[in-house]
Amino acid sequence: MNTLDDSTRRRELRTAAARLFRKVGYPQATVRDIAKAVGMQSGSIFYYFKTKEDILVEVMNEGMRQFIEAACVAMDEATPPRMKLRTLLVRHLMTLHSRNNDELAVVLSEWRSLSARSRRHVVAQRDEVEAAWNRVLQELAQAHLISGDIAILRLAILGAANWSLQWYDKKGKLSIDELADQLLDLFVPTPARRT
Amino acid sequence: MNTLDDSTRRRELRTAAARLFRKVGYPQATVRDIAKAVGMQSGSIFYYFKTKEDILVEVMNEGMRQFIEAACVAMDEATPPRMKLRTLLVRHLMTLHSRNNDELAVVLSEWRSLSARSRRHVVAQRDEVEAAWNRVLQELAQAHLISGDIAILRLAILGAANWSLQWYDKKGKLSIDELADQLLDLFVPTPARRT
Amino acid sequence: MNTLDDSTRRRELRTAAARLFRKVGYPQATVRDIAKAVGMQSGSIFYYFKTKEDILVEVMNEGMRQFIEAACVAMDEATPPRMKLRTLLVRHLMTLHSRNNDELAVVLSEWRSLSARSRRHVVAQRDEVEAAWNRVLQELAQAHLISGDIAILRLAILGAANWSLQWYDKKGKLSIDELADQLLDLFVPTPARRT
Amino acid sequence: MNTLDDSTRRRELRTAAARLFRKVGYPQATVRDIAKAVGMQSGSIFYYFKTKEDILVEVMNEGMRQFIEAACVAMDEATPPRMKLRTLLVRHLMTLHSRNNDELAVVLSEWRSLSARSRRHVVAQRDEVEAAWNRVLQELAQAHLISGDIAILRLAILGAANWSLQWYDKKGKLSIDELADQLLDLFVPTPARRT
DNA sequence: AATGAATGAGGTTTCATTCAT
DNA sequence: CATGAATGAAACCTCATTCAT
Repeated sequence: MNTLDDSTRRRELRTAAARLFRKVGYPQATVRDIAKAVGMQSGSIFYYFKTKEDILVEVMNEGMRQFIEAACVAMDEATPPRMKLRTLLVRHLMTLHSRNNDELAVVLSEWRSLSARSRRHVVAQRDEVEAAWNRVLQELAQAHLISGDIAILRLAILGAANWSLQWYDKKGKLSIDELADQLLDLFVPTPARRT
Repeated sequence: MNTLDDSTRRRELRTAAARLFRKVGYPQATVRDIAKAVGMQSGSIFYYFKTKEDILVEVMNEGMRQFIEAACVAMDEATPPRMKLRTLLVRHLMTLHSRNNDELAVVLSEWRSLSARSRRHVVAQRDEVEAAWNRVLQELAQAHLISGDIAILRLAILGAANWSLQWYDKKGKLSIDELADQLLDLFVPTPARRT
Repeated sequence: MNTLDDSTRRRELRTAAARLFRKVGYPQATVRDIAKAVGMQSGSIFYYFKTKEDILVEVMNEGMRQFIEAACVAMDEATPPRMKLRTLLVRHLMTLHSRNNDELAVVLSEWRSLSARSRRHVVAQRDEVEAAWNRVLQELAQAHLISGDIAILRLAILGAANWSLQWYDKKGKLSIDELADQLLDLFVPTPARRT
Repeated sequence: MNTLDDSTRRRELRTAAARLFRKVGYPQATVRDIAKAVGMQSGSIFYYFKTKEDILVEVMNEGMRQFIEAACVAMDEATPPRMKLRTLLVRHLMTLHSRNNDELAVVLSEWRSLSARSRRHVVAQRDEVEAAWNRVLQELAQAHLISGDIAILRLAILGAANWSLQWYDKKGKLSIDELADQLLDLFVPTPARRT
């Protein structure tokens, strides 16, 4: 987002790092591994990033950028609120499970490895996302499609969605769209289901 | 599972390790840290555990044992299924957030650090838990209290519940029971709510 | 001086480090070199010292301790002041050039490698030494054996003495005592020399 | 000595390097630092100098050139010897403490970082300086203004003078001329002082 | 004349682990 | 049971140096 130096090589490194961080975890991913993934010597990494943690920070910033982008998509005022939530869910799940987009997954699993300073930044970005979800949920509440505490509902939906990281198999028979629909039916039941 | 040597000291170590693993993560928790937490020298740990990973394995076994225990509580046949699910949820959340029970939290966050061999063992235990949840969900389906894919529902409920690790504050105003009720209302709406 | 853990091994390390620091300089002396000098692996050093700089700090503390000890030797009140200065000089030069006492030489040449924090400590100790020299020089001034600015005189004497590090050869024909006498004659000429 | 390629840029680099070497020491001064000080990239330095040590060699050659120049100033035969020594001292101290002349200071503190080969060269130049000082001291001895070993006297004077690097403050109230006079009074007392 | 990307050797440091006591 | 000394592999990181452009 605000990365001044977003050269190709830097991006390559970030992407490779994200994949590794996701696969084996930030502490277990060595700088050598990352370098090898882009065909570099380990020392060369530090031409692009001052420290290993800086790579994580950049990965997380990008992950959060995607998160926000997925949440803040401009939605036609006329779109019915349930449809808006569906779009939100689909986009979120898409980003989470799309190939070559490991950054968001890293955001969800590696925030503990961030220094306090960087953590604050990530938290601030997370708040942006929450706000977007809250807006849509509020519309749903006004339309009497949901009831109860909106905050809890948001956390439940995101929890259920993010947990899919642990089990969802892209090669399985359940498509992202279907998964989104199932979750949507769960959290915002249609009148049809009630009878 | 029922460890041969379950001496007091060993249990102390496991508990201290669990707390550390939860707090800073398994890779970042050093053997020295664990030892210091129980007033030992780092070398002494290896009298009790052959490797650092063995500690993690033991922590996870205990975590899984608690998970299973919470799930497999013998329930009176006569208990209404919705009540059964509530009990399941409350027990799970209780275990997850109770003080001095960091093992279950570790199970949820550190399985990546397990060797393939140990992972298989943990997965087998997880299946036991799933079976218990499935049984209750099936009863709910038969009573037409829920509809849709039971597996997805189970994953959604557990996802929402486990995600509470990221945000639930024991010192906040929301009690575990209230949280469980809110989640229950979400996933198994009562007729009352429908009108 | 105030080192809590002054074990044999630790002292060995300090001594070996001092020799190396003196010979090749602190930045050029690698931890590996120091370890090899006492028959250790480089990693083992950090069982005794937290960082490489901590070794330097310890070396300098010891060097300063020797410096102070040489300066603060209790001198009989009755000793004539010129004799006192001679003792000071001899002890200082002895310490500076004695075999297996590289610490003081390191103090004089490596203070630049100290962190600001440690530097303050060393400077404080240096002030102690200056005070001792000043006391003696004051006595000489009161006896009209010297004149002029005492601070400048002290700096000149110490400069001349310390500079001997650059050229004095222990194996040469000039003994430490003779060197001390020559310097003394220079800075505190005897009446005999004046005629 | 008279470098073939003494371009402006090269001189800029040498000057910047000298300042850095003096301030933080040769080993701690990185090629990047030097380059940045003249607004270059680190790689560009190697267009002007083959190695980092070559920069040091050039700095020291220049430092020695200044040292020799200060010492070998043509002095009128008729000048009284004490005045000659004063001139020598003043010029030496001036060079040592003048702004933008860090080369001489580097000569005094960084000879350890020179390779054996370059060191020999510097030592040869130093001998030239010593010869100049010896000539003047000899004249003083012949005029019975000093006594004792001339070599020791020379080393003492230079030691005292060079030590001023450690404490002399250009912004303080003591001028270079006053310092020179005080040292001169110390080493070549005037008849006035004797009474 | 200068750059910017990259190297690779080597530096300090960490840490699970061993073992004699 | 437990320690404390030590290991050694491997981690992150630095930096003089190279070279195509």
